[in-house]
Amino acid sequence: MEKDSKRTTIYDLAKLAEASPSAVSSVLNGTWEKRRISRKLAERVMKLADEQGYSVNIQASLLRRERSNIVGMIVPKYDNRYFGRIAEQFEAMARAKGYFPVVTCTQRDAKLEFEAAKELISFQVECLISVGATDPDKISAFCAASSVRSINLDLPGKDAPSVISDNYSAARVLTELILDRCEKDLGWIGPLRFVGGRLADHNTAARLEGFISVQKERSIAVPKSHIMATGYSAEKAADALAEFNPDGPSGLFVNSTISLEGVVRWHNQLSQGADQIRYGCFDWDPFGSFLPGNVGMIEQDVTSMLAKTFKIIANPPSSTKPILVPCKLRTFH
Amino acid sequence: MEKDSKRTTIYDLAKLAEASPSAVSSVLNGTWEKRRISRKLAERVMKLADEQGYSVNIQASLLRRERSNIVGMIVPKYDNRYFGRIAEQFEAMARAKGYFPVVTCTQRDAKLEFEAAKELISFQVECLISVGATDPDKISAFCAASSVRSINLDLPGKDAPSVISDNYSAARVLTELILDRCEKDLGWIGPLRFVGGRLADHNTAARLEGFISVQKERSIAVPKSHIMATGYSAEKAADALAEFNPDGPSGLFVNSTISLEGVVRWHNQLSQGADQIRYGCFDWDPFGSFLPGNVGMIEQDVTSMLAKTFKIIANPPSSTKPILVPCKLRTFH
DNA sequence: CTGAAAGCGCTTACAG
DNA sequence: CTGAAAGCGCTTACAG
Repeated sequence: MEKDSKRTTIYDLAKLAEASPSAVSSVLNGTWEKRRISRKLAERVMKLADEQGYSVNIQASLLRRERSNIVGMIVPKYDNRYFGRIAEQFEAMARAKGYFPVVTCTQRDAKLEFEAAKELISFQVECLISVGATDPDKISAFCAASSVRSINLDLPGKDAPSVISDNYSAARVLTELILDRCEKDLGWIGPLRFVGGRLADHNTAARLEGFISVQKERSIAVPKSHIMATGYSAEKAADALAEFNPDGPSGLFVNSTISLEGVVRWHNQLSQGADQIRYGCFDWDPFGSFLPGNVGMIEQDVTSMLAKTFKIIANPPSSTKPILVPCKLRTFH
Repeated sequence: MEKDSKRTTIYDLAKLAEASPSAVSSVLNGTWEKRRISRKLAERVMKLADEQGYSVNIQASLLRRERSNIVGMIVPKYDNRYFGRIAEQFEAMARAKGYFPVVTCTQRDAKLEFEAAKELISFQVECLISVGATDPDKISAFCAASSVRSINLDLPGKDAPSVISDNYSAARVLTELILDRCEKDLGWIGPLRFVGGRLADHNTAARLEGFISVQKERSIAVPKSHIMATGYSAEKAADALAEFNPDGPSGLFVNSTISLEGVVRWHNQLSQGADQIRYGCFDWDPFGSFLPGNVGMIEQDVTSMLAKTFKIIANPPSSTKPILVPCKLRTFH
């Protein structure tokens, strides 16, 4: 039934069907009715293709075609509920709209991000979505040079349309919740600590601004030492907290569930006082709610962010002013 | 500097560099030293490529080449720590070994799985890894017809090499832990309930076998009604538990963190008796440990599973007998 | 209703 | 040290 070592091509099929390669191609790519090819031939070809396990060579097909229909995405991680959801929903929505999604994961490594972007452009993506990229403008510039459209998601860039969460507002809401719960549960009014993220990135800056402004309004001064934005990794968050042995009430604003994993490790090895801590986390994880003392989490609205992204793909805006998407607060207990 | 609408090709570069397209191609794909092209020309070409934002057209390149170096993977979900880790580590390991990884996510939908497999074959993958596929043998058969190698990961198939966890042994260990803790904490000896998964799939069957056998050894009979393997989804797990209102001690073996999310919802709406429940979960999530009553989780050894997978890619085995990888038990409290 | 032919952008023997 | 030429597997105007 099958060829041994080489893949079946339209020429093989043409020979078997006693038709021309053109006709076979047309049957297989669905244009046969337009070309007025007889149903009989079409059915013969499709049956043969099935029997031979034929599948089109996308390489050859794309090379000849005008459009690739491929949309690419680079994402820092899959092993994270927020980014995992983005990648998963992106693929589903892309397929539903007739695009072919290709996603790749770049470990929050600037060099790998750029390499992956280049690779996706080599794959002839029509549009490249950079999610949480450390240097989105470098990627946008390269895309522009190859006349590939680019869009930033999660972290904004100056040189391409961006869709991001309203980090400032959500950080304010979360900060207020933590403060309120510290006061109510512990009779303590702050200042809170801020753990995780990178000061240099837009989201951390916006969240920090919300974090500080709410406390300022309540006349709480936040000392420099309380800002521990040492990076997006469990290790770094745990390290930043290592010397902190609370001897009284405290409250932590945790920037991302990635950092929360480090916070959890730190929390678990505390010999005492763990019940005097209140946490809030910017990012949602369905199991995060069970961390003792966790009073709420910010859930970014992935579905709506992606909907806006696809709107931009279909209909490029003239401005690159970031589109802000509201977040949801999830509270516990 | 850049072309407006069309992408730069080696012909554009050749014109600019006043060299032949062959020479440009050779410079760009790294074979120029072998071809004894002058360093001067090589440097001129590379500089131009840089200036023009050139990137090779992979489609054209692959069409001409003998090997694609692409390895494909289909995975049920990204938004899950186990599968997210598999996808993420697969990409990293593939890159490290000089392959080009393409991963796509198929929502545990048999039809989409097959479509995605076909798509990846169209992309000329050299090898396709089916992770947790519902019908791996159908995929293997199609791969074979296209002379593409296939490997099953997580769930085994008959027609291709498979790398899976030692589900039976790990389920025994987890069952023993839950039973021990029920007895110690609650003075209660079972029988336990089994929630989540699909009776038809190999992993659920193996885990259930371990679950039953341990209890049998302790002379505990498990009633049919205690086996609630209604699928891999939070909703289905929550639904299966809906009519269960424990009025005394109970213990649950939760099959997958996906099901655990449904268990958590159910747990949260219990009006009473929640502290009389002990849980164990087959699958690891760093935040799962905080579910009250969760006594332990099974962590599948993703790194070692993937290492074995890449060994198979490099060196195809003659037998398709599944390779079992031991799991780790993580205990809490 | 159908086929011959050109060409997508590369790579690589082959021939200097 | 370098170029002309063939060809990878398709698609699509063009010409019957």
